Amino acid sequence: MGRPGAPRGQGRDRVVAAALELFSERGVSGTSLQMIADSLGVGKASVYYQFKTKDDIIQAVIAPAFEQIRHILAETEASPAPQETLVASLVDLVIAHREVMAALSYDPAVRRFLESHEEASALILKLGQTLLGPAPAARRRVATSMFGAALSGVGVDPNLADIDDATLRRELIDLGRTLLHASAANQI
Amino acid sequence: MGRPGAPRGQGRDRVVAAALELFSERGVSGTSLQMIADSLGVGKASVYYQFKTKDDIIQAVIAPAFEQIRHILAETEASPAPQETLVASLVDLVIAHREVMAALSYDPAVRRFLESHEEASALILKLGQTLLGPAPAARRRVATSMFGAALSGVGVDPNLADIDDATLRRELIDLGRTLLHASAANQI
DNA sequence: GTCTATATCAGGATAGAC
DNA sequence: GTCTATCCTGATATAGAC
Repeated sequence: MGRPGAPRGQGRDRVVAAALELFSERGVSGTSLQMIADSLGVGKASVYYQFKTKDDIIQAVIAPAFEQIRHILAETEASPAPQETLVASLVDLVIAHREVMAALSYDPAVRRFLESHEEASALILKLGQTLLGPAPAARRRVATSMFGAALSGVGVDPNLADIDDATLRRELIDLGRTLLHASAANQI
Repeated sequence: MGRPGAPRGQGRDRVVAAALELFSERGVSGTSLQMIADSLGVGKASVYYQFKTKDDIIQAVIAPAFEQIRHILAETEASPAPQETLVASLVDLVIAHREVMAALSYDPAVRRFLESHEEASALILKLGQTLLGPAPAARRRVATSMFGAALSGVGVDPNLADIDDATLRRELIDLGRTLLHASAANQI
């Protein structure tokens, strides 16, 4: 079966899609390879044919988001007003990967995974530092932390599921800027 | 050993304290009863002597926070300006139970636990509705969700560990009110 | 590529000795 | 109250047939 050649990553993509859905419902630790296999209607061993370990699946699930983070950072560093544009870029990131954020932001398994992958941790650290700016006061640090948590949180919140992406994006950017401006050293 | 009588809940308290620390480091699902036992220097069965199931331990860990939530709700309902005082009360809650919040807010195991305990879910639902007010617009709903996520998030954030409780409390209340006022229908 | 079967291990939970 | 020993279940992962 399956014509020879052109076996592009269909199998892998199906696994990633199924994993993402289950992760967002039950968390990473709460999702077994058996569940992923069941939701695809295949056996466990077939999943292992596509990915050697569960960590490899996690990596594949979060890869697109991190690709976008890399892009955002490059873009931000070239911007004359980094913090202003970064707020909007981060909101776009959350909107684009709403499910992934909800599923992964606070999962302990993912945190361990990130800690063992230095480049990913470095990316996130850089994001935070850019948002904070140099020598931030306590108020600024609290506001930045609140904004970060809020970004992840709105994805998790099922109460907001009925709000469309455009509206959510607009309000998030606006409220996020309100929050950060209220803590800026050089605010107007 | 151990003199007869006066065996007050010392054993249980030690288990709860150890569990809280491990939960906050590794998440609930990532913490086994073996780990709790090891950190106490006892065997697994000794932990089971104090608590019949792991769920019972979870319940004991979050019980103080929920006790305070009940108190806050009663207080809020008697207040002439519920939303104003609720913001401060919730911040106090987070400050008082900083570790528990960090450990439990987003853990899938805890979410399942809450879903199976209706009164706990009802409490949290009531909190949200009070903060939202009647017939909230999308902006208000997003702001409220952001505030809720931010409350949990600042507990999780290790970057804020060095900020003392009083400062954190002040900034959280102030920034929280900024956020909510920016989305109030009847704002000044 | 998918299956069945299995090895290996860890988790929650219980029984019974001390 | 704590221990050792054990049961049962489910998880990751592998081997080898089809």
